[in-house]
Amino acid sequence: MQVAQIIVDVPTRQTNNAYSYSIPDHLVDQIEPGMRVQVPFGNRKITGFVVGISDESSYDGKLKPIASLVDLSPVINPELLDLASWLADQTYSFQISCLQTMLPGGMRTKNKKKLIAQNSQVIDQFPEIFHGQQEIDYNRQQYDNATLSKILAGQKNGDIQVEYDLTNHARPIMLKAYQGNLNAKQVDEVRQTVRKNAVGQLKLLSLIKQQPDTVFLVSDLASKGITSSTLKNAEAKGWVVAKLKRHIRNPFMRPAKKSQPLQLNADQQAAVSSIDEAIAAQKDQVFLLEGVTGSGKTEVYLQSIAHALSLGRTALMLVPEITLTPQIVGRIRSRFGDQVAMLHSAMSSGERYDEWQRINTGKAKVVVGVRSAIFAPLQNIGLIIMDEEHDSSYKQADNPRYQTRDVAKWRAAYNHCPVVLGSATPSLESRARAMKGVYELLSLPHRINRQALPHVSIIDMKIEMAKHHEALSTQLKDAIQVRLDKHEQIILLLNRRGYSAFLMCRDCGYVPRCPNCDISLTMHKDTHTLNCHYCGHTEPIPTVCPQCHSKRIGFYGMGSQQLEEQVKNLFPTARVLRMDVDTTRKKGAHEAIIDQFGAHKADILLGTQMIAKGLDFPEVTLVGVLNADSALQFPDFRSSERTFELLTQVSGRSGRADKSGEVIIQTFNPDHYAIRLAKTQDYEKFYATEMRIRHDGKYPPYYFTVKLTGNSASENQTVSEMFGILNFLKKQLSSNAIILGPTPKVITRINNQYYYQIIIKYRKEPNLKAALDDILVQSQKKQRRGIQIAIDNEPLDFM
DNA sequence: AGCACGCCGACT
DNA sequence: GTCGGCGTGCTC
Repeated sequence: MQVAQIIVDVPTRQTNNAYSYSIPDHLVDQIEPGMRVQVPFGNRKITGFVVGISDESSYDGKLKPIASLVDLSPVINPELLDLASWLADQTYSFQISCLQTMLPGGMRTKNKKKLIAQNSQVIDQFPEIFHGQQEIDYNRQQYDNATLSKILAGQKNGDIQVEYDLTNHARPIMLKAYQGNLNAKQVDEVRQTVRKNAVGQLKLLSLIKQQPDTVFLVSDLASKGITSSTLKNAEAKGWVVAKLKRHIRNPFMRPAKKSQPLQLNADQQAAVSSIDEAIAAQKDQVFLLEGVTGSGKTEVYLQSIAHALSLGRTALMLVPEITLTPQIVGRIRSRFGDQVAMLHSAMSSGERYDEWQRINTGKAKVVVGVRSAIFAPLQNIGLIIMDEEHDSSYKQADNPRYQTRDVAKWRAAYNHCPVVLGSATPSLESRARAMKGVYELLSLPHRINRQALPHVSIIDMKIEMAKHHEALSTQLKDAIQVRLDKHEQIILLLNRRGYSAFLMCRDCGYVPRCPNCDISLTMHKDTHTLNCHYCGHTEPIPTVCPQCHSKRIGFYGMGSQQLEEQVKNLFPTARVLRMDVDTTRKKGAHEAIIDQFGAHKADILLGTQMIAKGLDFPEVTLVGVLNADSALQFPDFRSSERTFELLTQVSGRSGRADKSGEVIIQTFNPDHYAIRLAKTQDYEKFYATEMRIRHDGKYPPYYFTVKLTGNSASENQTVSEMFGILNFLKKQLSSNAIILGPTPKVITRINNQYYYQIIIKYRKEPNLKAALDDILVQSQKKQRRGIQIAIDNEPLDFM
């Protein structure tokens, strides 16, 4: 008897292992690992992933049979199946969550499936399946086993395609089309009957004579001057037959112009050669490509990808969430054309689904995408690139809490291919590994056009604030005016953290706080409410202070909305664009703003982090950073690194073309090393300084870290539970391990749940893994009493 | 996640 | 005496 090992879709600790099911006779040899199936579990039917097939089961009890197939072919290939179980182990999460994250969002919704005939012969061949239709609902129950085999066979040889009926808009787009129904001789006969001035009809006839097998889209025909009425007529006369043609969405928005490889400078050439060598040698070497902004990293990527493709292999390129702009995608696509698939969260689930299909079927050879694209079902990968490798969007914030870099290395080892980590400001972890020789360091120290880096000046806001209480310093205001006069562009950056505006009573100091969370409410002018960013609580803006009844209650702090108003007041003639979470929420809005600014339809672009990265605006000659140090206030060991990265990156935004640039950084900590060294763009010195601090503080990369967070509705219970964990850990770990906490999180209460955390810092703790697994198993039992435990391996912050 | 099993309070 | 509260544990 054949037995399938199945991971069931029940995300709990106790069900986090494969269950055995017997394979019913009619499914023997049809079930493969990586397919999803419906299985009886307890007294209901749920979905599961087949992860293995064997002749025997280790389970003593009686096996239930698999009920039905969800997929007719695997949706998780063998590599990703292996990866999922490694990932679950690595991130202390459930196998099912890992498998699920590997599928494009739209496919996770299950149940309804459709069969689509790929050509008319198939429709005729299987009337019992298609009933003359091109597309029919697939419902397992309505077929006997013989029919099912036919479907499976058709699916294997490409006659039949399976589509998931996705609840959102992720369904295939079918466009109306026509195909000729006459042979050449018939066309010639028919042509005699048509009036000489029936241009449309004649055109149609010659088309179907020349390309009898082509299915013409109505829209294409229309552009050739063949109207829908002509087509209707032709259909009635039997010249053509109506068809539906699958339309693959094009998420690229604009067509790509073909481009050629650029001439490389010596440094780029050296980098490309090293990478090419590793690709050819099938070596899973990790390279750290370190290059200042404008040093031509992208061209190195492109030529390395080209090399992988020339060897018949595929390539995966990852970019941070915010950097995946049409600019960069356009550049890649112009080089590699339709071989490129893109995976981005701003795409609709339909677009992502289509792209995923193109990858899974091997049509796309190059994948460009954000974090989750690391799970793209590419085969025979020859190169993995992670651009801006230090970027924090590469770490997933919720389960499975993976670090993309680690997954990339895993896949590289599996595929025997190199990984290229690129950055102007590498993460300390990566740079330290490069120094130790674990990674190979490739450097691009020069800007392509040999252009000097912009002039950076630092404004001490303590002095400014003594003079006046405005967000813009005198120097920055003057500099803006100069650029406006010269008709040049300006970028103003507001550090995301701490940019929100809050309400405060000027008499008694009262600040409205969220009733469910431990933070002050932020004001939203558009809706005229006070909102909590954590739990979504909303309340009206009070006009008198609820505490002392004073009318002197007003706003403090600076949000991007407020900044926009101020800037508009100061420079009434300037055209200002704002880019932040509010203005980019709508699909395509992000691009629209970039396009507008790129076309110089605005003078000032202001916004948060998202304008700092990856954008190339040649006309920008001034970048102002309004609150460079707001990240420094945070009690986090990475805040200096974050600040340095951000400032270095925005500085690179200025003066990339022939005009020289200027950067003005406003700060309350002008002497902080992260700010001082960003001024001179001195990564080396920053690295040395920061490494010393990390060393002394026993932080990464000198120590490994794990963050354990516990939360429950009762503060007492959370604390006592966390102390229990602390004691357990103390017993399990060596005396070299440093265990911090339990401490309340910076925001202790969110949605009436109390959060406490324990940080473990260690160098070598062979027992740690088992201890943490044990804590999770234990916590599962305690969860019923309302406490939840989350483990974050190598967290990005300790907050 | 569901659902059954099982051991203690207020009801026909 | 019983109905049902939800704490606990299992699901191939």
